[in-house]
Amino acid sequence: MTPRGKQTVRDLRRSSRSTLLRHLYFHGPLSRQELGTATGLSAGSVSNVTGELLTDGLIEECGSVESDGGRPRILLRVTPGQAHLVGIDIGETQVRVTLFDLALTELASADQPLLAAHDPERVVRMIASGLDQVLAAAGVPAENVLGIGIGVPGVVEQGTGADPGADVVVHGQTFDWDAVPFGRLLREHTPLPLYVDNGAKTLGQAEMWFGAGRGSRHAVVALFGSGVGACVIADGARFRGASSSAGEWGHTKVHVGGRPCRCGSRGCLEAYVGAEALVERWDGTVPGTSEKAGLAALLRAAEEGRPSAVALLDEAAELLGAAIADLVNLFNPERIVIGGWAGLLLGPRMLPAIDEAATRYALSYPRSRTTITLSDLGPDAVTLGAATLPLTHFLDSGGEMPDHLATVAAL
Amino acid sequence: MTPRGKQTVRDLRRSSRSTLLRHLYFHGPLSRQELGTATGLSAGSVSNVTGELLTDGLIEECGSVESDGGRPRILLRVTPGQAHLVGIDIGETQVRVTLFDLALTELASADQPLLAAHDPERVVRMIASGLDQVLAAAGVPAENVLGIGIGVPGVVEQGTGADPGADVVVHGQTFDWDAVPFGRLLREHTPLPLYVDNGAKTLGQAEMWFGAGRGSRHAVVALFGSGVGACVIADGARFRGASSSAGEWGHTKVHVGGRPCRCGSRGCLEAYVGAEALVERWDGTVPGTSEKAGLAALLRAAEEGRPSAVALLDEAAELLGAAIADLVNLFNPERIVIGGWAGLLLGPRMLPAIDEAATRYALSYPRSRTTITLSDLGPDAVTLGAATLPLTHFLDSGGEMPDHLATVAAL
DNA sequence: CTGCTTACTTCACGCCGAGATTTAACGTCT
DNA sequence: AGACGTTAAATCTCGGCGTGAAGTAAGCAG
Repeated sequence: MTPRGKQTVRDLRRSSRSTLLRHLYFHGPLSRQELGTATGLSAGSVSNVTGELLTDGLIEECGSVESDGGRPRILLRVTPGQAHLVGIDIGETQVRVTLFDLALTELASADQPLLAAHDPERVVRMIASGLDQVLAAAGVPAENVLGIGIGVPGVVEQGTGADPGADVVVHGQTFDWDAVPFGRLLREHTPLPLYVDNGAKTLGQAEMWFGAGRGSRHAVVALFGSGVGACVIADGARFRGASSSAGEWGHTKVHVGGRPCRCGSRGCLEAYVGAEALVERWDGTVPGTSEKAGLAALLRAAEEGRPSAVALLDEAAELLGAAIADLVNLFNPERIVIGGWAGLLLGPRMLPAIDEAATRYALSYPRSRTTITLSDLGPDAVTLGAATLPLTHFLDSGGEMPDHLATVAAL
Repeated sequence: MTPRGKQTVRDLRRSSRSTLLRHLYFHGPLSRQELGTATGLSAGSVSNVTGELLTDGLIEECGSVESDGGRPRILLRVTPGQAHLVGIDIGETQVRVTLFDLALTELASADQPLLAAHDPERVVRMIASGLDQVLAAAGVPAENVLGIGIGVPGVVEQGTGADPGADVVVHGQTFDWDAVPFGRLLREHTPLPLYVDNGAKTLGQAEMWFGAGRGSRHAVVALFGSGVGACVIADGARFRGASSSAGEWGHTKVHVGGRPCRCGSRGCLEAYVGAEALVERWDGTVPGTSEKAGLAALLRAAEEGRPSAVALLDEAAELLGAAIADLVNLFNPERIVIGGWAGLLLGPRMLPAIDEAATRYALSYPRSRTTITLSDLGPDAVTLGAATLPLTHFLDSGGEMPDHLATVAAL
């Protein structure tokens, strides 16, 4: 029931390269010595493989440390400027393109406003021009880019062929995108490898790599914005399900048959605690108009003690706690991280109540093994998380440089 | 973020053995020729590895097929009697021990009634005596048993050491088992490898191997009995979460703050649609007394058109549909299988309503990629599913025979 | 009996990681 | 200053792996 593909002896080398590269990436500069004990590879193999990685230019020596009495250890690290990554956030109001080096240091960024029209062709052209801008600004040639990670709204249907990124199809309700062949449109503008996922999921990735999820192998990043979403991490990798749409937490039912939701159903979590819903219930604002200001006003009112605002937030905390309890029962994570812009805003006030409600609603065994924390990442994290998509591929493959010419030829 | 362990060249061989063994196991007798094309291994490697498996006695030749004009193909299959498996179901009312051969054909079975007392020591003694009975009845020596799979009620905390089965701790509310060192107790009676999991999960395994879940890589088996549980299969393997308790679906909230549940919380699915809850709501029966008869009576009443019974079942179908919609949204499976004794009883009547409600409550994209079906396995499937636990280990390891003496020495 | 087709086996090859051995690069002691 | 001890890294040998080519086995048709 768990078939593993056949492996040849070459895969062993790739696995070793990947292990060393990944270890160097995450655990800073290390000597060959330390790498050996940390990864379990013999000293000989470490020497051999690191030598290969050095001649490939993927890693470099950076100083040395004395080792009481003996030959000093030479430290190795991943060469930050050897390759670059692009992360793109297609948000509700803008398209943001950011260029990173391998260490995920931001090199250049380009924002373009996205007003009413969400025409796919237009978005793709904005991506292409943003790409040109950041590459020119940083003076990085396109061949040096490992790949482009993109966070889009809606459900992303992953491709399966030789160039999976180009087969991506996006179904986005908020943009009125119905089966948009997003990968194919993009492929007309760039030969670079494409990695597309839902924006909430890329934000979750950033949270796992650099935020509050760091260090856990099983976690759920709950994203609390206009709507509500989640990114489930199981055993260190994003849980996708059969067609990559797993983790649609916002439409979990908290009151079956209750409040109507924009998804067409009733009683969804999002219809009660999404920022859009909260603001509408607070002051009757029409959906879509300045939610952030409205939510801030709600929070101020609650902090001033206005009973209706306090009651609304208390109810939201209760429901969020119950819905988080469902996540705890179903996914049994080590950690739950609450993020998203609304989460950042309301989290400090609501966390104690959410935590307490989750304890009341969840089963005690899994609840006792989970901690609920707030995100500690800014909103720019979507591009960062998007950039981790090609980076993950790079590390998994043991530092394989994509052959852009072949990609172009494969069109 | 997805570290893979180091691999040596020996692991390659194990992987090849596992691939071939597994393919032979699931796809019946095959020639070396067909094995090669199916697994991707070269003809030379297939010959080499099958030769090894043949001398180990794990596989055997069984006839041949003409191949137009040329040398006939020799068919290979896993030797059914080469090793044996034990599956144990610790149910509410009895302990059932069944001995299987490698092909999971039932060889012998022993039932022992479990009345009021669920004392762990007593249960373990019943297992030991049942084990002796089935081995004696079938004339199989204990050294020939690959391992013992056990389905227990409650949350199972898996061990991590060299003998993980012996470190298993069980938290079972229905049996009043609080952190029972079940593995350690069992280890005092038998040196055989132990594999313990929740009974609902082993039932789910059986459903995936031989039931309605066959052939899908992502599925959720929803079990509908006195309580409600689920077994989540992700990418062909059971989804465990951080501490093996993932899939506790019964305590998902369908009405936050609603009906009190036996878990101490409120609004749980189980408090509305569990057989215990249904029967209680139907005729006020005290929990625990003859639920099966009560549920059958409820079904008869509904089929006779009694409005209160019809309304109760309709409401249950609506809630089940909504809760299944949550599963669809969160796990994005290819298939959802409804099983369990109450599911078998009520399923034929309720499935259309459940299916329709799930469509109303779930997001259309994942819903359109999921089918909801009824289980087609009998209640004896728990022991069968339990036996797949050691079998899975056997196939994964490439047909490694456990060294029982070493296990004994490790005490 | 010869030739043909197909299934399987054997073997040389390149590559792998482990582990032992050798070389390199320091500090220190005489 | 030079020999020595110590530790890090590089090199080398070895058994093992899967591949792919060459060789062998086993049937059938003429």
